[in-house]
Amino acid sequence: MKQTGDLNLVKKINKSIVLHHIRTDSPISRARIAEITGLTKATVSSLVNELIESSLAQEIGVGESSGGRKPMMLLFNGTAGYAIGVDLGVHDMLAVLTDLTGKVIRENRILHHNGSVEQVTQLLKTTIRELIETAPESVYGVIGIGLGVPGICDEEGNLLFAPNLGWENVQLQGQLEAEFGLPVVIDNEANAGAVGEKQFGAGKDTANLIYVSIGMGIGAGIIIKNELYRGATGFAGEIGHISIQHDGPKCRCGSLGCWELYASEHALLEQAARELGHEVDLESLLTQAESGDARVIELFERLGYYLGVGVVNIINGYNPEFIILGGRLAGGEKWLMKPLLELLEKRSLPHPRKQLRVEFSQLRDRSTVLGAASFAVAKFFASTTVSVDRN
Amino acid sequence: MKQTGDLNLVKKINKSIVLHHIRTDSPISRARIAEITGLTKATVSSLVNELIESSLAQEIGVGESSGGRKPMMLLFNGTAGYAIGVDLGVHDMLAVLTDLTGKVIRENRILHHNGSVEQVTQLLKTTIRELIETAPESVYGVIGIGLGVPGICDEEGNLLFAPNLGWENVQLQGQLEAEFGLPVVIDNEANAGAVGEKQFGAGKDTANLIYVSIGMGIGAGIIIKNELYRGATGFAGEIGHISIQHDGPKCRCGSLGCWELYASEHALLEQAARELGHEVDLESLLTQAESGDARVIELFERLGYYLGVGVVNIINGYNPEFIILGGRLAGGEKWLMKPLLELLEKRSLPHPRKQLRVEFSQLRDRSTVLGAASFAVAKFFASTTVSVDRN
DNA sequence: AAAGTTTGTAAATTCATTAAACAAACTTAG
DNA sequence: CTAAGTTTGTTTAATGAATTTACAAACTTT
Repeated sequence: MKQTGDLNLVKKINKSIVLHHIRTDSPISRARIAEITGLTKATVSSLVNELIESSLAQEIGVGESSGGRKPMMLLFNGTAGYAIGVDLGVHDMLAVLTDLTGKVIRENRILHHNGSVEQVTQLLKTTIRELIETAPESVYGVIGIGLGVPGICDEEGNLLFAPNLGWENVQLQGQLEAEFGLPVVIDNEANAGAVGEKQFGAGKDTANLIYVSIGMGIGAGIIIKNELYRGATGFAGEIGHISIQHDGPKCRCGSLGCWELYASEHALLEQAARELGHEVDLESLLTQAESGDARVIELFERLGYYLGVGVVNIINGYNPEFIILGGRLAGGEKWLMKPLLELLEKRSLPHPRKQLRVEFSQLRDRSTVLGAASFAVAKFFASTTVSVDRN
Repeated sequence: MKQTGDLNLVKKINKSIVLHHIRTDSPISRARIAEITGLTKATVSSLVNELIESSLAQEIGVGESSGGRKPMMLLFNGTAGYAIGVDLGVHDMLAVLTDLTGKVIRENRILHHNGSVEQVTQLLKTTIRELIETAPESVYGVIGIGLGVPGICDEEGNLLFAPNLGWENVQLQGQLEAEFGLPVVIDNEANAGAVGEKQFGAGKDTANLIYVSIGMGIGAGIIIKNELYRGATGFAGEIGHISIQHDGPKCRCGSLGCWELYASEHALLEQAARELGHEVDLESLLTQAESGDARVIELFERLGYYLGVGVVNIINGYNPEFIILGGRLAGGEKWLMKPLLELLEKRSLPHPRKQLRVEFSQLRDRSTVLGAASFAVAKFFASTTVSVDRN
């Protein structure tokens, strides 16, 4: 029951609008910002000068005149601070140090053997500390840590349940905040991936997108009106457990015929083992398909079919503008895409499909880690300026 | 790129907050509003007096003292204006005149024979005109018309596609606005139903709920953070076309094994015809079940199972706090509920289920019409005060 | 009856935006 | 090359909504 209106709120809103334009439309002049936003030149000038004061914006010299005095061009100062992003996987972690624009300054990939919670968090802390120490000197220093994890989180940053890690109820955010004295944001890897794609990938201009992470299981990050949708208890996007066969085989979630029993990496490997007669891993399947092994290619194609079945469900249930397929299985794009698109053509309602794009991720295994870092940046800006929805 | 902050915005926000408390927590004093909202007594006083000025609030006399001067209690003036709500069905329409609190003043139910678009809209206009003419004298008169329709609408109020009516691309909003010179809001019947349940039904205290309308087909209205979610093109909530059997029978939407092929009224009647050997309608099935006909009861129970299958999908995909089952089939609650709950118990993930309620609608066939009327009221208030999310 | 509470209004202050005016810097037409 | 017109960004005064402080009225409690 908070958030009443006062002059403070007005200023925060406008400052955030101005900063937004400096971040996305730069180089840009004060006059142009005033024109775009509808704010007066005086207001923009005053806010810009405060942003320069606080090192978030900088003047980079005059630009081209359009028939009058030359404008002073403004740039967002991405190096005023740095953020840490981590994608905590089941067998490895990918950690990055980025500047405030999301540019990767340094990257560390470390394997782990999925030991105890203590072992893994210890490794996590070491990795983060290393990156913090390599951060260049800057006005704000390292401003926060973002973490994408393969499990369910509540809005307080507790990791409630991560079946593939074997973790339950780990207060990761609190631990890391205590350790580093920095703001920490933790969220599901699919949510982080969705934000990564929205900020840095193919989803830049899309307000409603769904990122489907196809790994051992299937998860989804849902962005609605430029905002992550988490459901009532942080549990939304358990799309892998939408049943595509109500009397199908039993899933560990209790339900029958869940999508991820048919369309995940786990499903692929199981099927491959059965048909090829021996255990295989994803990498070797990809190699075999690449070398033209018809049996393996057929495995991928069948998976593409099942992917399509679930994607049709997503379309009918959420009607996104853009579906981005990511995760480890995205490497099979070459063989997955055709059967998937064929099925969409046949089975999805014409109206929602018209305005829909379906693509595999271009960021590959970086969607999550970049999204995680951008969580930290977003939290930093939210603490100084109120974030307001814009396009 | 609009919506910058200025004094006007501040006032609209605060006025809307004050009005909100007068609407929901009445009777309430100025001092109490100040206490709850954090606004100063002076500000509240000034805003309340403006609301009284514009007839939206009124003083109803002093209340109980709590150790000092007695407070002047305030009430929302629900009779400052009236709204029209219409639930346009496939074979009938239900139209109501409500006051600004949503209280039904008059109600008309009219059968139609699903004739041409012109015939039905003509009937619609006659019905609405009749209600407008019976509206009591008031400060603002009839402030708008809300309409729930069995089809897909875009955000401009065009009815894009209504398969069961056989309508396509009807500019209903424009037509009605021209006819009556009043603001008109048009939306899907399930969306209207969701809002109806949220405002007047069991969903009053719930920010995230899904209303599932089980009629000839199955539709859903999705409320996220107190706001209707429409998807990218107004097409969200086509939950009836989520496939529960990827290799099942073909649906008219192009896909195979859609939920509504198993769990809709249409599915029930078809199955009944097959098993009983003759055509029946829903009413007679309900009567037969009531009189203990085991074969019919078994039909309902099987439907309950299929309902459950889809509800599990909804839980895993959206994680709502509350699922309300409505529409014509809600009349079968008695036989549907048990198998449905049994299936939920067995098949849904424990974590999201813990915080979940699943119930049949108490508003019965009035969810949609009440929601439609409240669309009109909401639009009216949005034009005078900015609407802000509150609980 | 005196003291303390609560309610609601009034007056003075604060502060971010707007509107209007303006100086500086530049382009272009003749 | 000059005069006129444009564009940029700052300065100054005005606006108006909220806050702070003060206060009177109405009431309860001791």
